[in-house]
Amino acid sequence: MKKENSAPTMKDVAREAGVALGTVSKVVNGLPVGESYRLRVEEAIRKLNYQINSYAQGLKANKTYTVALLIPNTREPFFGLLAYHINLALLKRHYRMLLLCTDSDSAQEQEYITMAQQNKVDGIIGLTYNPDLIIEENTPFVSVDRSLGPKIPCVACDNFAGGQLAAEKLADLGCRHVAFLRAGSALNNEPNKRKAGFENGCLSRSLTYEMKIINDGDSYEEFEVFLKEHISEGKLAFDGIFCVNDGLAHFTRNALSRLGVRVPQDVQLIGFDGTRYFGNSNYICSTIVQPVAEMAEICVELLFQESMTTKPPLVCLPVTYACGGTTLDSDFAEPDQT
Amino acid sequence: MKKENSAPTMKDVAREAGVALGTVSKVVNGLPVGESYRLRVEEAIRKLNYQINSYAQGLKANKTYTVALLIPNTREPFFGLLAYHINLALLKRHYRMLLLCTDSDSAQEQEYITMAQQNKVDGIIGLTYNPDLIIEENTPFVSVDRSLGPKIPCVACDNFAGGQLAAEKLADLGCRHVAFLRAGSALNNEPNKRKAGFENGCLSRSLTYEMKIINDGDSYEEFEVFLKEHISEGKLAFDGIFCVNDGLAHFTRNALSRLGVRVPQDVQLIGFDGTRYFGNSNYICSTIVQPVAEMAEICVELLFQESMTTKPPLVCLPVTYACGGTTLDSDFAEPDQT
DNA sequence: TTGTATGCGTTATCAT
DNA sequence: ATGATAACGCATACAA
Repeated sequence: MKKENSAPTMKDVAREAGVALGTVSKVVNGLPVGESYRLRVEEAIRKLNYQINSYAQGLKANKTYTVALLIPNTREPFFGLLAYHINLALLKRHYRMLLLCTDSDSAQEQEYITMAQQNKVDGIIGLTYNPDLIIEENTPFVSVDRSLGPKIPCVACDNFAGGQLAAEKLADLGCRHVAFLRAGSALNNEPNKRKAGFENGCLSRSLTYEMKIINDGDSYEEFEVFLKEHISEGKLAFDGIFCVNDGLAHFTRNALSRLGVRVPQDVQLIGFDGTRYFGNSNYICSTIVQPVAEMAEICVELLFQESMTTKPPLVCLPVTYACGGTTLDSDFAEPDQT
Repeated sequence: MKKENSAPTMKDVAREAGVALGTVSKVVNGLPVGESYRLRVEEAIRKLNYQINSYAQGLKANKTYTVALLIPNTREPFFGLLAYHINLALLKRHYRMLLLCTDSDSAQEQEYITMAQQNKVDGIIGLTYNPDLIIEENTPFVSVDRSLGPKIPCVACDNFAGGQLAAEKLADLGCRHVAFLRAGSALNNEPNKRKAGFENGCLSRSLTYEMKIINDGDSYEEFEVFLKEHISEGKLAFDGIFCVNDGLAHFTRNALSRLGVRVPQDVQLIGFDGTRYFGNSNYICSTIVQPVAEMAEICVELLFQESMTTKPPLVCLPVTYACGGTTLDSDFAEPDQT
C-alpha cells in the first residue's frame, strides 16, 4: 500500500491562519474564540481541506469513536440485514463500525473481543456462539440473540412469542397435526425459545405435534429421512410444519418437492426470520418476521447508554407474521411488485 | 457509553518488568534485546494482559491499519457476499475493515471518501455510483465494477464474457428467439457490458433477440408490460430470457407466473450474479456466477500493492454458468442438499 | 481572549 | 544492548 502524503494537521492550519495551535483546536471544537480569529481559522481549514484526525483525538480522550460488530458473516440474509441496520444506526451517531466476521469460530470470536477490549474500540456488539467468552467489564458489550450474563444486555426478537404465533397461524389455517423442525446449537440462546413457544401455541390451540431436532454438526438429510418416514400411501402425516428458520424452511420445501408432497396444498410451511429474496422483494416463505431494524437500533442505544444500572438484561422485540406463499392465507396477494 | 478503565500501556509493562519503555517497544516489535530482558518483559505482558494500542502506533507511523469498504448495503445478496469476502481478505492480513454503507447515496459516498481521505484509513475499496467522485491521489483506492479513471484500478468479473456466455447457453438449450432485460444506471460501469456481450453471443449463435431497457428510477412494472405485449394466444414470443441480474430474473419469474407462462417449460431464464438462497444452498435461478471470493482477494491485493506503475487499470475475472432450475439443462440435479 | 506547555501511547534517535 | 527523550496530532490546564 502506498505511503500517505500526510494530510494537513492542526499545526498547518495554525500556521496558515497565523494563530496558535490551541486556537485552532478551540475553533474546531466550537469553543468560544474571537470572531476575527474564528473566521481566519475557518478560512484556513477550508483552504487546506483540513479534517480532524479522530484517532489522535481519541488518543487524548481514550476513545476511538469506533464500535466493533462481531457477526458470523454478512452472506446469510439475516446477518447481512442486521449488519446493515447496525451500520446505519452507528453512522447516524457519527460512530464508525469495524466489521469482524467470525465464521462462528470460537477462537476468532475470543481473539477479536480481546483485541477490541484493549481500548481499540469503544464498544462491541456481538452475535456469538462461543460458550465461554471472556468479556472484561470495561468495554460496553451488547449481545444479540444470546444471554451472556446478567451484566451484559441481550437483544433479541420475542422468540417465544414467535413460536407461539407460528402455531396459532397454522391452527388458523386449518392445520390439526403439525411438525416442528429444528437444527440448532446446543447453546442456550434465545432462538431456542421458539420451540417452547411453538409447543405452548400447539397446546392452547389443541394441535397435536411431533418434533425433529438434530444437533449442530448433523446433516439436514436427517430431516428428509424424518419426513419420508411420515409419508404413507403418498400422504404426509402432517398438515403443517414450523421450521426454526427460513433456511431450514427452504430446505424443507425442496425436500418435500423431492418426496412429491406439494406446498402449500398438501402441507403448509412456516419459517422464521423474515428472509426476502432481495432488498424489499417478497419473502422466500411464509415466516415469522424479526424486526431487524428495531433490534439494531436498540443494540446501539443500549451500547451508548451510560448507566449500567438501567440496562435491562434482556430486551425482546415483537415479531409479526407474513405470508410468503407456503401457506394458504386467504388474503395473500401475488408476490413481488418490486 | 461507559468510560473505559484504560487498558495497560507500555509504560505499565515497563514498570512491571523493571525496564525502560524503549525496551518494551523493542520486545513488542521483535527487535534484538537481551535474553533476560526479553523474558522479563514477556512475563509482564502476559501478566497485565497487555496489547498494543495500534492507533497510537499508527499516530507515529501515519497509518491506521484500517481499510474502508464503501458499499451500498450488506442486505442484497451480492453485496453481503462481497463484503464478507473482502472482510476475510483484510483480516487475514491483520487489517481492520471499516464498513460504510452508502445506500447508493452520492453525497454519502463523497462524504465517507473525504473522511477516509484525511488519513483515517490506509486505503479504500469502493463500489460506488456517484458519477463525479473526488478522489485525491494520496489514499490508495480500488473500485469495484466501475472504472474511476486510469489511475484507479477497477476490479470486476468479465461482464462481457458473462453476457456472451448467457447467449451461448440459451442457444445450447435450444432457444431461437430471446430477450434481454435490463434495469440499470446510466452510469458507464462494467456490468453494462453484459448487454454488449449478450448481443455478441446472439449474433455468433444466430439467435434473434429483442431488448427491454428501463432507466434507473423506473418501475419494474414496465418489464411486465413488455412481456405481456409479447404474448399472443397465450404464447410468449421468446423461448429464452437473459436478465441483467438475479434480482430482475427473480422478478421476471414471478411476472411470468402471473402471466401464465411457465419457467422453464415455456421460456428459459438466465440471470446474473450467482445469487443463492442461503450460504451454500442452491442458486435462486440459472445464472452467470461472479467469482466473488477471487474478486475480493484481488481488490485487497491491488490495494496493498506498492507500485502504482504495475497496477492494471482493469481486472476482469472469469465467470461461470450454473443451472438454478430456470433452464432445461439435461445434467441438472435436484437442488439443495445443504 | 489567546498562546504555551504538557501528556495521551508509541517509535526512533540519541547518549550512555 | 539499554535507557532517556523527542515527536506523531490533538486537547487542555495554565500562563500571559
